[in-house]
Amino acid sequence: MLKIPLAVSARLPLYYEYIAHMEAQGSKWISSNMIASSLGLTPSTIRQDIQYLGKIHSSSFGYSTASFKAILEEVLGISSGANMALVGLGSLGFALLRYPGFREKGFVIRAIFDKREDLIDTRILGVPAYPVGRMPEVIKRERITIGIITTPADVAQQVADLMADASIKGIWNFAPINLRVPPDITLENVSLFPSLISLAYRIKHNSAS
Amino acid sequence: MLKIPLAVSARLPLYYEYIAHMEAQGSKWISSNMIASSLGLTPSTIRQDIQYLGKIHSSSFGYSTASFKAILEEVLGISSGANMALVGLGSLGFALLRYPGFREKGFVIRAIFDKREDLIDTRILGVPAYPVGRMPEVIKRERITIGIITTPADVAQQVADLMADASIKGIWNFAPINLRVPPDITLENVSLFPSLISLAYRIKHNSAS
DNA sequence: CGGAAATTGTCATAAAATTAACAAGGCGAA
DNA sequence: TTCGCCTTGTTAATTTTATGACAATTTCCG
Repeated sequence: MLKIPLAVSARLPLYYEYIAHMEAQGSKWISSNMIASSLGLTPSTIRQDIQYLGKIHSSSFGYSTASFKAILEEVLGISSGANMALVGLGSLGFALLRYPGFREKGFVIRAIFDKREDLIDTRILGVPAYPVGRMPEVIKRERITIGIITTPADVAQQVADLMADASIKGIWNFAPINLRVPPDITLENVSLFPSLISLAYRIKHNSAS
Repeated sequence: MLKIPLAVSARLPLYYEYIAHMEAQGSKWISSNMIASSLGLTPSTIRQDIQYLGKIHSSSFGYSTASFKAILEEVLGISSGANMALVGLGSLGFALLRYPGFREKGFVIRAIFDKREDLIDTRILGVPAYPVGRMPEVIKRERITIGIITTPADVAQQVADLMADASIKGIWNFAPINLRVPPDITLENVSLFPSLISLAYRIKHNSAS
């Protein structure tokens, strides 16, 4: 099978979310037109992207919802889920901890790391908290592959270094800083401020369009 | 001045964040090489992008940090800031409310809307809370241009419709759903689950690269 | 001064991504 | 059946984006 281009792989998770939503509403069939109009793309783009996936059962109604969803779960690695560790239990970290959607899909936060002494050896929403120093040991024992960074920016790089030492596979970074990680670690940044700025910019230029 | 391509405008906020960070560390000059290596791009791309901005003061050290930052603030609309309204005070909404970075840059949350009765007419972190029904009135009075949606997915569309009625300019949507908004309203989605899925996918295929 | 090193600005090329176009096929109604 | 409508799958063309290359410029240092 051909290598999936970057732009395509960025859209696949959006398709998955849309399809999961439509399936929950009872839709048996989904057409490229439906996806396109919902996501603001062209039907052609969706059909083009689908060529990189395996064969999806289709009819004159469109694609089979179940088949499409199953293939995306397979390709995207959703079916296997992942164990995760959360570092930095501020309000954002707590919000992620409370978010039920991740656990439902098999992405489970198994450990919390924070520098606050009073949290150590307690459980927050059922998840045990550890001092940062125990990261390598716990990550190995709990088979954690994804580290979530919700610390302030000034310690995020140190946390990332610790995670690298603990042979984590991927880092989901919410700190507003460009982390430097070794090439065998995959980095995904969630950049809130740039996202807001992008909105402001597009508002400013919308009248022109 | 030429119209800025979409791909370029998506990078400008990242440049801004990087430059603001470097300025805080005292850097007077920033080269395209520095930005490129920090963001994982090529220097050529950065220089190409800069051609769409006004003239930036430069030397053989690179670009003047202050000049570069000022131009980006101008182009991106950061200098003017914005009044914002938060709808849905769950843990994510609370996290955004506590985040200090927005207010520092002039992006200020002026109102909270929530359906919980006990919040109405109180202030949370200094921000007044209103019932959802008062949205049009308050948005107009407070000159609010950006609405932040941190409600559950099943009411997000209704909230977006209310915002549209109140003539809001842009919506910053954190609910995991594809909102339908009129063309004069700019929509920016923050998709946490797709972001996590994208990370999982790239981890899965990293060994191949 | 003079030359090495690093930079920008710009153009030309290459690569990637998007869109358009259309044949082929399924479904349902008349 | 037969027609109209909607669909996918696929190829080709177009558009957009990224990269490479290099002259011109600035700075520093001996």
